[in-house]
Amino acid sequence: MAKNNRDIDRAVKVEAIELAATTLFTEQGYESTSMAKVAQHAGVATNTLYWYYKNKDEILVSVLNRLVNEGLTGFSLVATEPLNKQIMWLLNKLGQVNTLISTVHSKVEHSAEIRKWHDQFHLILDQFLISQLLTRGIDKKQASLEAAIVTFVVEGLLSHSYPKQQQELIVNLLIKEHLGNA
Amino acid sequence: MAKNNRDIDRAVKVEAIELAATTLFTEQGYESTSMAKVAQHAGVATNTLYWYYKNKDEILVSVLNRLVNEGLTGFSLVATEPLNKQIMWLLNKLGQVNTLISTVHSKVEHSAEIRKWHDQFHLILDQFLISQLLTRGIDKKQASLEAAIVTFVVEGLLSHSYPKQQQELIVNLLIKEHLGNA
DNA sequence: ACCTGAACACCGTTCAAGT
DNA sequence: ACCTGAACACCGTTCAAGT
Repeated sequence: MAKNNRDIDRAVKVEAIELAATTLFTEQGYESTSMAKVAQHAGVATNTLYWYYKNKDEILVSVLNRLVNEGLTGFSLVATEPLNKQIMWLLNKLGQVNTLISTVHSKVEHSAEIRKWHDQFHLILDQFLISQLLTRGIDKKQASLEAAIVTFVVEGLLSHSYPKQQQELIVNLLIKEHLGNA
Repeated sequence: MAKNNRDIDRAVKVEAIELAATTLFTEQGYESTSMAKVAQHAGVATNTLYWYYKNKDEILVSVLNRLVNEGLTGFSLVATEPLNKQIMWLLNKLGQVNTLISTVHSKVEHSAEIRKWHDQFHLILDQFLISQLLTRGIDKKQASLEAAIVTFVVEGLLSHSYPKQQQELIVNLLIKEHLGNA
């Protein structure tokens, strides 16, 4: 991140702030975490946060991008598994941040920052799912619809925190009925 | 609601408050609507709201129950239609309150009031869907899983505000793959 | 029983002033 | 360029006082 020595200090501060925000947002929730708490955790004054970020939403977007990047590096390990295993892995991963997912959905209409992130994330996830379905011989017109259904089921399982066993039954049924084999 | 004359005044006030809250919550969103705005719209002082309700969440629950009751009376008109028509009707109905649905999901973990309402609502919806699936000859063990999938797709279509045409394609595909005919 | 003015603690954000 | 103390407008909620 730091391009040269002059940026190192900045990078360290930003790291401290985003680490604090990530911990607090995921453990206590976004709305329950005040800017004061983030600042205190990062060891700066509250208004210092506004030197690095435009507002609280922008910190949330940074945290989300961090979590996505962390997740992407881990995905390579299951990239060759069958689709239902991949989805179970995704469910487990997203389960750790499911309160943030709800937060994003509830703010998507009122914050342009967050809407932009949300739409982009769904675009990427959608394209990935469609490509997976195409290699499994699904009709191109249908693949787009199936991808949406898979996404909705993943989000539904997360936001209603089903037990892992139930998750697995539903995912397997979904894959079987929609893809035949996978 | 008013059991006798002595309750009439109370019923009128409650009606004014809940009418104001329903309008403001659905049009501007729950978080963007302050207690002061609700009070002003209802023609009372802000703290008067706390005579009738324990807190803001409790007003939200009252509003939700109102909307559900309104919806239920309308449902009788499509009760005999095929399942995909019923779901499209539900989507259209819930689409008018989809910001409130997101609000409920984001508060479900932090508010016992709202969690209670949410769980109860899903229980009722689930039982209804299962009964519909059973009469269409779906295996009992599977019906429960299918009902969950249908619910998740409905919520997904709502929270990502798909255009009606896309909604219809996805619902029809879902019904076809999961129920054969309906 | 019902209603309110005034206050409370907290929130996200801004600004003028410092280095 | 970076950081902060102090203030601002707003929020949900409470309390003592009225009728």
